Amino acid sequence: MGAGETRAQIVDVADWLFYERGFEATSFADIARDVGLSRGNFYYHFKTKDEILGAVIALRKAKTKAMLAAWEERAASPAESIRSFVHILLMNRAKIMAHGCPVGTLCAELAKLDHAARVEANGLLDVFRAWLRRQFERLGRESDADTLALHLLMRSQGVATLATAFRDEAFIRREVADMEAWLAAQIPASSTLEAHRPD
Amino acid sequence: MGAGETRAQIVDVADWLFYERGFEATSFADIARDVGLSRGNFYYHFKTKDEILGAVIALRKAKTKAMLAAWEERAASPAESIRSFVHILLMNRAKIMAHGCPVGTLCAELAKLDHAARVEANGLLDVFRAWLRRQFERLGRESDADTLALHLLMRSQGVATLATAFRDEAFIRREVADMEAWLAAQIPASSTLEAHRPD
DNA sequence: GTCTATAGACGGATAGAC
DNA sequence: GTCTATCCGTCTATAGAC
Repeated sequence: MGAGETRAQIVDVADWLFYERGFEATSFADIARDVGLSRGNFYYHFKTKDEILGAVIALRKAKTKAMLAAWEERAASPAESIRSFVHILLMNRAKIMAHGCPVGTLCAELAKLDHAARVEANGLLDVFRAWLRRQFERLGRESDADTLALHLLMRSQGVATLATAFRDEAFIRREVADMEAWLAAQIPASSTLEAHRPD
Repeated sequence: MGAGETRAQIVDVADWLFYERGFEATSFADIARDVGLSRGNFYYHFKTKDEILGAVIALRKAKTKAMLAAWEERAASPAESIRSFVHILLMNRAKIMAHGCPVGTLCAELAKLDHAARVEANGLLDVFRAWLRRQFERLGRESDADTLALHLLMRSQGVATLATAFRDEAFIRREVADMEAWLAAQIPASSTLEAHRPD
């Protein structure tokens, strides 16, 4: 097996374990075991745990950007794009109820640890923020697009946190519906037709 | 110094360290050092780390209940009680931007670790939930008081998470104002006078 | 024979528990 | 203070490919 493949496999496993148990609680040995590698071999690919963390964040960032781009392309309107974002809460509800939001929980943990990669992890949130801002701009809310983006991000983080604690699926559905109603109220009257007009 | 005092001191220090760095990242030695105790002495008071965690959660629960009771007593109306809750985000903004919400981050961490004390920590959230539900009931929203309570809890958790990541005080102020506007819209027309009527 | 990917032993440090 | 386990990280050795 090529080194690139092994490396990718390590990052994949680490990505999952960092999400499932957290960064600090995941040891080198845990990752190596799940990949099926000896610890010695492990250090051939990654010298430090922080290096893996960097690779995991980069992977998540790339995946997120691809996902958001696909949503934007598929959606018939910016409002529908945003609705795709809101619906992650439903699509991933099982994982979220078990381990929270992968982005939010990582940012929170690294903030507490005062870890150097804190900034990089926040960059992940920025990817969502910038994308949402763009959707609101296309919706005709140029003046407060960033505020609306942060508000929606805030809600999704809040729902994820409570969903993990209470494991209440009805709560998630209710809040998702509420976010959709909120979103509908944000669409300017003048841009209702714009939804069907190509950019 | 009595054993009770020392014990209380240990719990106080652990409370802070668990908040500042997280439960897992805090070691026995960290707590002992900050209290000014040898590790041998330490085991006289607490046998395991989980035992300290239990005491910390119990302490937080007691403090929270006292705080909420004081708010309720001081407030001229249930709406004002709820406003006190919303304002924790402003009062504690510096700590929140540094370490997040003490309750939310603990619940998230224990959920990831699949820790036995997870249930106890969630009980802390339940204290807020039950108190908020009661305020909404007094406000005349008996039928959906719990839904409203969860919604407000959700928002405060979301704001705390993003505040930690972005360290943006203007964002906090904006969202607090938004929560106040939301709260005002929840007051039934029939109960506007009730605000000044004693129970 | 050299390069690559692997394995496994070894080190100091520190964890929680007694 | 001591015990054991486990942490991260470094070390050397080895197997096969080219």
